[in-house]
Amino acid sequence: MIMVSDKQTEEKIFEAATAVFEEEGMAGARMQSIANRAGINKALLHYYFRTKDHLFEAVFTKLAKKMFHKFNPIFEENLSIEEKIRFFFREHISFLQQNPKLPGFILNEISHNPERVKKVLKNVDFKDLWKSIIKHHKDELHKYNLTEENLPQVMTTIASLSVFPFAARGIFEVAFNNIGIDFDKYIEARKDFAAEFVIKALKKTSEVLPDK
Amino acid sequence: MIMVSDKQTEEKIFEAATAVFEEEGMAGARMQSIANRAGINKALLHYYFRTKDHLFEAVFTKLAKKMFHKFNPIFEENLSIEEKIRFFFREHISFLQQNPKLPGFILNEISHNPERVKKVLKNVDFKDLWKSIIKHHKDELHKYNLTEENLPQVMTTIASLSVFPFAARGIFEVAFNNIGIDFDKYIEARKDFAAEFVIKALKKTSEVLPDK
DNA sequence: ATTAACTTTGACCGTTTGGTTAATCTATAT
DNA sequence: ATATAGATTAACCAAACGGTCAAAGTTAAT
Repeated sequence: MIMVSDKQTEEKIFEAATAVFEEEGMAGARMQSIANRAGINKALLHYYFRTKDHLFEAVFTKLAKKMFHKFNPIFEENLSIEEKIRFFFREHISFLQQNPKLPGFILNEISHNPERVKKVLKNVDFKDLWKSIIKHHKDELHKYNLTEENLPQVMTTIASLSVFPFAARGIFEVAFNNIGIDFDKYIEARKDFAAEFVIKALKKTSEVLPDK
Repeated sequence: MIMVSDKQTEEKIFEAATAVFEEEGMAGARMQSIANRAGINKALLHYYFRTKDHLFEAVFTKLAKKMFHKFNPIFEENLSIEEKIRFFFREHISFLQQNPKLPGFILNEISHNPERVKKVLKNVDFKDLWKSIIKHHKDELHKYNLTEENLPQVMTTIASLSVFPFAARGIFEVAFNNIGIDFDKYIEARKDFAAEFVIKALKKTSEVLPDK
């Protein structure tokens, strides 16, 4: 029994593949580019991951889970609605700052092959998830325009505000550059802006001013 | 052999190319697929559009303009702020309903080649555009949390709410399917929801209840 | 009917691509 | 030292790809 073999090699390949797939997409990525980036022979790719599809599948699954898991705090953290909203935008946008190409990659690959997302989300029971969030905040729910009915709209709105700027970065940067705004500073400011924007939109008018 | 096609060949090619590029992206699209879809020989593609890049450039430029032009009403229409917001979401989401693959295509191609967007937006002076919108609504501006400073945040927020659901359609559909929501109905409801959501978030607290 | 210009095609070309193969290297266990 | 098993490589392959070309088809003016 030997097996002292560089466990590093497989990791090096995986990292190189992640970078190239994120940059070029599945269709645009070249096995030779991945090999070059990993500093190894192309045949070694097929030794560890039999085909391009296998390699892509491994990378996509890992990145998709990484992405989706970052939404869990919405359901799990034990905070009030407003605390939770502030916490989410702060943490989620910080996460995307460190993985700026992730949204574009995931969105693009899913739009080219919608079946992929089912594999990753097959175990998630949204019905339970969304009912539990209503139940969990039952006591403070009367203060907000938040019901089981409009929850899909609200949740997708929150996701949009966090994720879209990274998916549309190329466009935003051109528009911002024109008026002297730095994208990174815009993103930094967005953590607070998005949180307060959503809270303000959700709060019932009669609750905004206690002395109604 | 009689070709009774009322459509000109170049148009047929362009339409086929649009469909294939939207579906597969530049890297994933095949000239043979476009030829097949147009019902012509592959060599004829190169007769009308010399290379794949030429053909793609033509398609991308047209679609990008189509997409960006739909934001013009924000700056041009002579409406109050609230009317404008409602008008925009109604019209823009309706437009995306008829071109659901447009956002994903544009975002993806720009992220793979950010230079492309500059060609389309080179003539747009955002500085002028954004200052003019402030000036245009100067009289009603005191009622809203809307300044020259947070305008980038507000504008990108509005764009996010309209565009993102289409870019993330694959994900949303899986999540919705789980709880018995139809994507098309969700989109239809979004026109009003997004408008009211933004208006509520922007309106100053002291203006929500006139009898402060 | 012939010409001339434009359109369309099948066959072909050179390159790139994902993938394979047989040989070589490396490191241990005996 | 040598056998053994995994790790790595250079060279190679067939298919797919974007692109070309010469020939054939089409059309309308002379």
